Amino acid sequence: MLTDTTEYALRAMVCLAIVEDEYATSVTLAERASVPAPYLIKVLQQLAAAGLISSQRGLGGGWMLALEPEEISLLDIIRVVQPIDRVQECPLGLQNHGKNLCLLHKTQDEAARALIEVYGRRTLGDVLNTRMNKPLCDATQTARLQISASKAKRG
Amino acid sequence: MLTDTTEYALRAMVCLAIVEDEYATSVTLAERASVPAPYLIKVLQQLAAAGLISSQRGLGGGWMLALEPEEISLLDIIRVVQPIDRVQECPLGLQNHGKNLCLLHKTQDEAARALIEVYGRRTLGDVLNTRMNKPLCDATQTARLQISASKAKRG
DNA sequence: CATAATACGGATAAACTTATCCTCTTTTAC
DNA sequence: GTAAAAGAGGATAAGTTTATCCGTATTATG
Repeated sequence: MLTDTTEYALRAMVCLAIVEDEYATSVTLAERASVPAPYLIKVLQQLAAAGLISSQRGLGGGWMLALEPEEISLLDIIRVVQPIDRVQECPLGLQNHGKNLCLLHKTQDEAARALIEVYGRRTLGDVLNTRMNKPLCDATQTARLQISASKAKRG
Repeated sequence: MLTDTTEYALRAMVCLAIVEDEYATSVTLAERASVPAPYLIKVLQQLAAAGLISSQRGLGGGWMLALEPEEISLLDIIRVVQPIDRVQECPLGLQNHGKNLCLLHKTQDEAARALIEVYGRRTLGDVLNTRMNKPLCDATQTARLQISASKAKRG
């Protein structure tokens, strides 16, 4: 149900969350997230325009999260490239329907609400701070991340 | 989140459920469902191939539900033109992920499950047999349908 | 200051979805 | 048996999303 572009955005954001406080170039991100580099740039620009990430030009520049991973829900990311609209009034503009939705439209609204619920309650922090596999990382990387995460907690 | 084609399929099926046991032509359906006629035919053919409706060629022919409205869930219709896939194993084919999904993919699976739940539990019968507005019908038609529905119940 | 690395922005191309058109076959009505 | 109504199927067109390319602006480094 998510478009290619949405998938790309999610993966790129995960990559940025993994390296958190340093700039990553679009080429690096493209490799790690398995996204065509020239296209990823356009997606990153949308994410930047939405305020989720910041960019830095020039040597040593790149892209970085603008917020803590815990402050960015998957829904925040999805919404940038693929709006999930509640259905609050008749999209067909039917006379006498208005805000008294028929059950077909009400069901579509329930579906939208469910998606918002599921994606809204999970943050980038959640998907990394778990004992589960880490997105986009093979087992070695997952282990490495776990160690550095526990170091961070102790430190 | 539903594609144009899916919307068309849902609306056409609702129209067919309203007139239930008679053939409706593609042109009639196209008008009532506000769908481009030449395209609707292609969608109807997919629905027919999936066994949800039957077609009859020649004068007096057209399209008709192949099952009772109560036997057709919205999910049945959606699935024909827009598969909703559960995410049961790593779609990126990451080594060591397999069926141990990362939380990003697990969340996507939860979303798919939620959609299947919402659309799966509601049938064409449900969306018509309610005191709510009827899909695609203005108030007059809704009232008319309510009368014929109560007649049907009594009869 | 020169150079190389990097994002920015606009133009273009490729792929896919949506929409249309045309011809053929089937079927009913008279 | 003929004519008209209807679906079937294939080819084509239009529109949208996805992807690429190229020149420009910006910045760290030596």
